[in-house]
Order: sequence, then C-alpha cells, then structure tokens
Amino acid sequence: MSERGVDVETELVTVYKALADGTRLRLMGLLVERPRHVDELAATLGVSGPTISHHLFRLKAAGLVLAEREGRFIKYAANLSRLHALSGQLLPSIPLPKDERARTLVTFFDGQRLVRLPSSEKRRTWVLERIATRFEPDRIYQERDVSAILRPIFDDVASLRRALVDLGFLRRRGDRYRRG
Amino acid sequence: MSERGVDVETELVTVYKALADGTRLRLMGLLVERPRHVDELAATLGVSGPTISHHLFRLKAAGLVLAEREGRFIKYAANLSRLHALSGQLLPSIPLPKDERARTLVTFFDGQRLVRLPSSEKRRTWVLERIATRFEPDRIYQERDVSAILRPIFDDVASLRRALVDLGFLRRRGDRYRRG
DNA sequence: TGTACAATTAGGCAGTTATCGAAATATCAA
DNA sequence: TTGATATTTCGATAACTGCCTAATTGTACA
Repeated sequence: MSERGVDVETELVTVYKALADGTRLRLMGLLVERPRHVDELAATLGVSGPTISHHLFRLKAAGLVLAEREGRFIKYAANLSRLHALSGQLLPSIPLPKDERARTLVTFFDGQRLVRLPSSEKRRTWVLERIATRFEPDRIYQERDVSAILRPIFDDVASLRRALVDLGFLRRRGDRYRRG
Repeated sequence: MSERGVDVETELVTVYKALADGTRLRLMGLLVERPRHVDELAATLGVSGPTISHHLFRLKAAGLVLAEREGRFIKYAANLSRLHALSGQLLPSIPLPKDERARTLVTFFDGQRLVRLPSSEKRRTWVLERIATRFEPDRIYQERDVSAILRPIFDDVASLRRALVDLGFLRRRGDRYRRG
C-alpha cells in the first residue's frame, strides 16, 4: 500500500518532467490542436527530426501522446482522455510526504489509546496495522479475548473489531479469531 | 501578443520544472500540511540542509512556496492561493497557441502545402525559411528543378520562387539557383 | 562581545537532458 | 529490387540538476 504511494509519485514526476520543457509544451499545444506527423512538427517548431523524435518519446512515455502509423508517416496525437483525467488532478494530488504514516499514528493515538477511527482507508490501515500487533500470529482468540485486548484501546470495540476484520488484519471463523 | 504567450510558457515551464522532482514534491506535501522550518524538512526527508535550501529556492522561484523569517528560523509555507489558482489551469493552458512563428506556420501551411503567401515580410520570412529547407545547400538547381520542388508546395511557382530570391533564401545566377 | 544555531552560498562530482548530424530502419512506389 | 521518404537510433557535446561537504552569513542570547 505504501508502495502504491511511491508509484503515484513516480508517475507524477514523469508527467511533470514531460511537461517541464518549452519544446515539449509547444509540441503538446500543436498536438492538442490536431494530430500531426513528425516532420511537420519539426518544421513548425524549427528543430531537427531527431530532437522531435526524442521529445515525442518522452511524452509518449508519460502517456501524454499516442502514436499511430499511417503508411510512411507516423501520426502523433495528444492523449486527450489522459489529459482530461489529469487536468483536475495534477496539483491536488501532490503526494503526501513519506512520514505521513508516522504523523497519522501520532494524531490518532493518545498513548496506547485510539482517539478515533480515521475515515480514510489509508490512515485506517496504518492505525489498524499497529493495533494488529497486539495479537500474536498463529494464535486462536475467542471473541472475549479480542474484546479484552481492544477495550483498553477503544471504547467502540465492535466497530474496531469489524474494521480489523474488514481490512484483513484479523480473520474470523465462527466465534474464533486469528491474526491475518 | 506573442510576447505574452512566451511569458506564459516560461512561467508554465518553471512551475512544471519545480514539480518535476520527487524530493520537491514531498517537500510540497509537507508544506501543504503546515508551515515548517528548513531543518525540520531536512530531517524529515533525510537530505542535507543545503539540498533542502536549494529545492526551496526553486519552489519559491516558481511561486509555489512563501518564506517568512521567525527569529532564527525561516518558516516556509505552501502558497496555497497560488496552488489553488494553478490547479484548474495547468493542463488546460497547454493548448494555447505558442509563439507567433509557430502560429504563422500552422496558419499558412496545410501539411506540406502553402495555403497562401503571407503579406507581412516577417511572416513571409518564416514561411519561406521553411520552404528553403527543401533545397540542399551548395547544390546548383536548374530552374526546372526549382519548379519541380516548389510546385507541390504552391501553385503559383513563379511568385514563390521570386519571394525566395527576394528574401535571400535562394540565389539566382542566370538560370541557375542555389540555396542562399 | 562572543558563542551557538539556522540557513544560505560556494565548489565539486555524478548523472541527466536537449540538441545536433550521421547512420540505420521502415515503408511505399516504381 | 532499387530509390525515395519518414522516422528512429547512435554518438557526441554542452548545459543543467541534485546531492554532498565546507565555508559564510545572519540572528538570538548569555
């Protein structure tokens, strides 16, 4: 799960890097207008074919343009659906810092006690992950054992237990529980 | 008119470049959450103070963060109003036509074909410059070779050839032509 | 004033990038 | 197959970037 965070950051950086160049921005401008061939782009922007090719490669790698061969030509086009998807999302999705997890734990725990269940699944996962460490692996717990462990942590034992089960930290079989 | 276009592009590139780095993205994440001092950022992200300083400089240059001295510390904060202003504007602003030269070429060419000769000398120069690339340097062309090259581009070959000669892209000696 | 601490600047190293011309590859057409 | 054209790949170069350590500047406090 934290892995996905890294991936999102990497992808964001790729997109930002792809757009962080004047020539590529102009390229995108032309391609948003209509699809074009490489040599037309080169002539229009006044740079060499290989340079255009290089920039198109980077834009393609970022998913911002699509290529399609048309006889001897290759037609490049802006990936409009991707642009649309990104447009409302780029800046707002500046990734949260790596230590968000640590700060989340500080925020939601008061000592050993859970202040409240986070509403976002990501934060809930971090919080429950810590609570799950109170259970030994490979040991079978009765429901009352589970409650005995959870009650000092959080008043609403039922919700907490359900959350642990929902996210797979606890597995339930009948009235027995095991760390998952 | 074109000047403003260039400025917008430069500013966009600055912003994209500022965000095109994982460390700076994480920095923004921390600063969006709350203002922080440099050494806290360095410790949190695990890089040296000077490196943080360098990144903050770039973010500040892009207008993404604000700095304020607080005693011995300097408090850095995300420029939230700027982020808000940019968020709906970054990608949508790509399609704007770029510099005047590019717009001219797009306007006057339909693929390889010249729609008409621009009347202003500035625009005519850009257009002819592009056509001139069809001629190899240091090669002598007979008039019929010149026509063979120009006819697919523009019906009125005579006017086009004269314009190329007038602006020095083609040199004529008797009935022979050379790229100028 | 002098010491401690926060931050920036300076200098240097390693890796990346934008650009070009030349050469290679791919496609169509004769 | 050969030739023409479109595009990419290769190889090189100059500029830029991210990171570090060491030195410098700026601020507060004893």
